[in-house]
Amino acid sequence: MDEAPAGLLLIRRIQTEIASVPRGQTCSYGVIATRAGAPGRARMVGKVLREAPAELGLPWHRIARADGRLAFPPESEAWREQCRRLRNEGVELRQGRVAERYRARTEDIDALLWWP
DNA sequence: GACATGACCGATG
DNA sequence: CCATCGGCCATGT
Repeated sequence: MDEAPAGLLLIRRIQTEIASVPRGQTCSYGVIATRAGAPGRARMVGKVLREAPAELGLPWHRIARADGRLAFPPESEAWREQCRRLRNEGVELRQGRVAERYRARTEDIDALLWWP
């Protein structure tokens, strides 16, 4: 029988949420998961990012851990690239952490920074 | 089916 | 700040 699209649908929603993070802002895996309708499933967001085809052009660099640290090993190539892209958008990094004001902490800040 | 491993997270000591 | 733990769940051995 046909595969249940439940999983695919969630992947689509997660990709959509990631794509909606505005330039100059970052969002955590957990918040993305919650906004995609899957609270508690932050790891799924990591998986989606890892497997997302580059053609989608997702702003993967705008996703960081809840505490502001990047998910890649410090000083690794990917880590450096993410830092570079973030700084390029004006996001400040301090001690390898995204400064507070550039993190979307709560789940209900839509009206503030998202869809204008 | 058990067990380990992730681009994770929050609570607790 | 650090360490541990349970929660989450797709994937691979």
